[in-house]
Amino acid sequence: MEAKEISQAVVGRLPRYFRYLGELKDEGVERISSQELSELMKVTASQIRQDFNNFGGFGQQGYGYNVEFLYKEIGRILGLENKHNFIIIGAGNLGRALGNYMNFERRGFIFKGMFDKNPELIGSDVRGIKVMPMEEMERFVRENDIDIAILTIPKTSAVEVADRLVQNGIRAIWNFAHVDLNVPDGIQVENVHLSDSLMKLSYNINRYMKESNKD
Amino acid sequence: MEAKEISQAVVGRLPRYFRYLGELKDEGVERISSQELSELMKVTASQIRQDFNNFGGFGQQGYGYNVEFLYKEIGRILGLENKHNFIIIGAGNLGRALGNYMNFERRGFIFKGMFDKNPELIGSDVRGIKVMPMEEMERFVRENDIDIAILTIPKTSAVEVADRLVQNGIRAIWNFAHVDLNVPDGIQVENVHLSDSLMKLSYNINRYMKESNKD
DNA sequence: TAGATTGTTAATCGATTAACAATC
DNA sequence: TAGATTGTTAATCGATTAACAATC
Repeated sequence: MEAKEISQAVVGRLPRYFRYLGELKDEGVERISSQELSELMKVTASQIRQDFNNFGGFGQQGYGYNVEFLYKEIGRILGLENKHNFIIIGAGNLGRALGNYMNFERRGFIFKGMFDKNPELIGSDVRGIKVMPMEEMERFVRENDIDIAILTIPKTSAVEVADRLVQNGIRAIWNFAHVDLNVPDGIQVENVHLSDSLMKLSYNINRYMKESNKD
Repeated sequence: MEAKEISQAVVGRLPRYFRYLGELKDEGVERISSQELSELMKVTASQIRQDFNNFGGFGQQGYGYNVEFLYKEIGRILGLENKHNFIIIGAGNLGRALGNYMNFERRGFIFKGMFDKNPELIGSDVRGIKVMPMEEMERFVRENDIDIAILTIPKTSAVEVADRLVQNGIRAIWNFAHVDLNVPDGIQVENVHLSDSLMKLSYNINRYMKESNKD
């Protein structure tokens, strides 16, 4: 199955399709054409059909796509029917915010542990999960079938912690530290660099202000 | 100045350059060639030179780029020398995490106010900023020269709140709600869809596991 | 001056869009 | 069957990479 390599450009669009189809499903919409979906999502119908056809033919000529079927298929493609245990490293504000976010469980991501080096935070509680000291991280990862680690620690320690996680069999890192991690092939890293995102916003604000000041 | 339109692909890389150059500067590195930077950042030297040349010639043949100069120039291009007042809508875990994040001030983003509809949160304090009720948002935006609103509220209310912000002169929205906002031309929106990001990670984990199970 | 490295043009690659035959 | 809309091939567009003349 899924022989050819799918470009990350396509993968990056799948969650948005999934979101829109979920909403349509909840509204009771049964079928939708690429044309209708294109108007809703403000992308071309061509792109929608090309994207879906990377994974097989989900539609039917003359009919369009069945919303519920397509929703489920995209969920399956995204791997959301699988369960993945995760831990959070860094029990600061951001770490606790993510730990409290219930929707991840709905997608098969199961919150198993939380770690911090600050003794004052150790033993405190986030949704029933007690914060543990960093020294216990390796053992915990090995013994609890942990696939994903969420890094919400300062960049100074992120690289070293990532190495330790990799050595203990982590499969993926969701990295909120402002640093690029260097991991072996086959370990997935998804970066959320919030300050980069804010700088992009800054660029666009300032560019726009400059442009409207012209002529 | 800056006549031609810069693609968002280029803009999206600027913060990363800025980060690396800042680190080089802090390490006392004085000059760097596109070749050296390319090895460090794992992108092509060609791309680096093309990217910089979108904004003018910052280097010198036979020498390379002056790190401190280039760092400052990119900061200027990103608009980081300008001040922008921001407010946070939604005083939940994520909103408070962002409010507590000091580094934004360093980049010219100034935390001015925080709003929530939950009466229990109103009056509570994040870094000296008191949480105000939603009803005061419009007036506050108008009277305090607020450029940016950070939305950390559920998707059900995000669209309506965004409209109210736009009507009261907001320039940009940093949107953490899992919904696409529809704003007029000239209002900048930068989305941080965390669950989309996690689904991408999910796709890549599962694809990798499938592939290594093959043959 | 000779060597190094940029700035920039040209070539390539990949992603997006358009078009249309296949088919429900 | 006729109409609609997909699946897919071909055309276009834009972004990346390669090459090299300009120049410090």
